[in-house]
Amino acid sequence: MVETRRQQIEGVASALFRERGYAATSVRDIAQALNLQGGSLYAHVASKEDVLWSIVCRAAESFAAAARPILDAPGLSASERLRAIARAHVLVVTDDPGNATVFLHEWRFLRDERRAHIAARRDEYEGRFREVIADGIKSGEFAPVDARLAATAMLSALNGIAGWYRPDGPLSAGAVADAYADLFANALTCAPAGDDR
Amino acid sequence: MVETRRQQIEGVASALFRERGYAATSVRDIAQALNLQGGSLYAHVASKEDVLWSIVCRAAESFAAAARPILDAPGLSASERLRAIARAHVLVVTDDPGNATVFLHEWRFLRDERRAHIAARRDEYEGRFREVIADGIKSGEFAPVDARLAATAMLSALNGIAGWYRPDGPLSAGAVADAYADLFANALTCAPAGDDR
DNA sequence: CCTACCGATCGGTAGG
DNA sequence: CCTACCGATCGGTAGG
Repeated sequence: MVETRRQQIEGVASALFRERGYAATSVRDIAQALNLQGGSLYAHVASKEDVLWSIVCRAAESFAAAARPILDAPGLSASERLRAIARAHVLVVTDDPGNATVFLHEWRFLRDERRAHIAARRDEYEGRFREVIADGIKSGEFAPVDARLAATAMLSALNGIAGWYRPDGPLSAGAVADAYADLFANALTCAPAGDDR
Repeated sequence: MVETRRQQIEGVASALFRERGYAATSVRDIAQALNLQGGSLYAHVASKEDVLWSIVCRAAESFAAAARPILDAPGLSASERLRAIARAHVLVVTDDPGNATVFLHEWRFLRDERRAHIAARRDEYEGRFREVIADGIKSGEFAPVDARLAATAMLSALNGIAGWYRPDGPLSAGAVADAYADLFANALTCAPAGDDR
């Protein structure tokens, strides 16, 4: 595997941004991790924000790419689609929790246009989850919950995985994915407990 | 309402830490918001970290205080307890989303001992959620899910509320609390869809 | 990719 | 609570 300097920079930056946060990580921290002088980084990147931008874009694309085939697949029931999309999301998170964390928490340090662009992509992505839930409600497969709220709750839980998942931990990525998919499929499939009929 | 300078400082610091993050907020930013000179802040606080510490401690105590009576109350079923504790958590978050966000995301900028102390309190708090779920499974009221995973998922979702809730938004705090309580009570009360028996 | 440097800003302090 | 300052560090650049 040939890794370019640029890729190495993004890799260590991703790890450092996750640990300390973007603002608390200096370009010299990144350089030092690669046995470079601080200024030498600028032979490979235009700015510190540029590195963040690359990391965030790659993560955003990973999530979108994982969801696409599931959303495009015909003939799936709402709960099948929900479980599949939840599973796919979890697997992207567990595949690279570092990048996922940076994507989820550090994107707000991007400047105006870039930040707005990512915010829009996130809204769009969350909208897909909402539509899957709304479709399930319309078809009677899901209980009549607030689809927007349910999608937000679900994504918050799924994203939280990035904060604690460790590849060398006791739980496999697949086990976590299944557990979360079950949890939310159940939450939506059953009638609300407070429902009076 | 008489607000001391110290309280004013913590208030604006909480808002700034939420917006920009702790590391990206300077003591001069805080001072400027109060029409003070940068150095003047140190007549009231020992350090920037001290301000963060106060904010985080207050938030931690709010969550603990809200959960205590529910955990101590006798004669509640597991689902009643779960719904009540979820509701209480949501109401603390919505009562002051700024403080909650700082507590949830900026505590890691505390130094060793203080950070460890908060981490321990968080683990303990999460443990209470886990016990409520575990009790419900033991009594047969809840489906036999992984209690630890379910508690983590639930808290991630509840904490996520701090990221988007606005007091002047369309949803009341109580409505959000009920919706989330329903969602998780349902998720746990129904048998897992993937269960084979 | 290094050396040497730029202006700006950082958290914090002394003395009043 | 202000003025004036401290040493340290920041992101980034020039020239090689």
